[in-house]
Amino acid sequence: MKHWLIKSEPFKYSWEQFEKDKQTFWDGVRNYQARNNLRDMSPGDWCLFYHSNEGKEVVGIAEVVKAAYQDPTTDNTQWVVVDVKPIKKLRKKVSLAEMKGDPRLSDLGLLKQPRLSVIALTETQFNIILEMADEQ
DNA sequence: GCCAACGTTGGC
DNA sequence: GCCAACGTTGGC
Repeated sequence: MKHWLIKSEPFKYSWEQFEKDKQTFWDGVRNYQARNNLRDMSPGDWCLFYHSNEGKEVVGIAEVVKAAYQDPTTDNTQWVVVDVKPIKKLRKKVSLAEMKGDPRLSDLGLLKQPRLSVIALTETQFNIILEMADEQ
């Protein structure tokens, strides 16, 4: 099983909306590297849900329910989406500052490539963030 | 609202 | 195929 971090701007698509929807397709990815990451996702993979811009914190955990398929919002066949559903809201949100401040997370893709919207995490990084969220 | 970082585009 | 120009993103 792989681990990911997916970013969304809260005013565009927030965790609250995600919980209301129960499930959504993750669209709007228009970056090749992020697209490749989407294609690497498999059902059962876990994703951290990160609010960029406003909040700048990890707010919840999502699970991939359907592997990448053609983005229904465009005719351009090069873009894909995945289906994800919320697993749970974190007991404690983990802010960008906290992650930056932890030396164990110095290799975090989020910190190295802040503009990438779909980022691969190692299991270790994933677990560290869960720990910071009071989930372990 | 500004600015730095980075990806993409297009001219050569 | 290189590189300058431009647009977008996201942290501050």
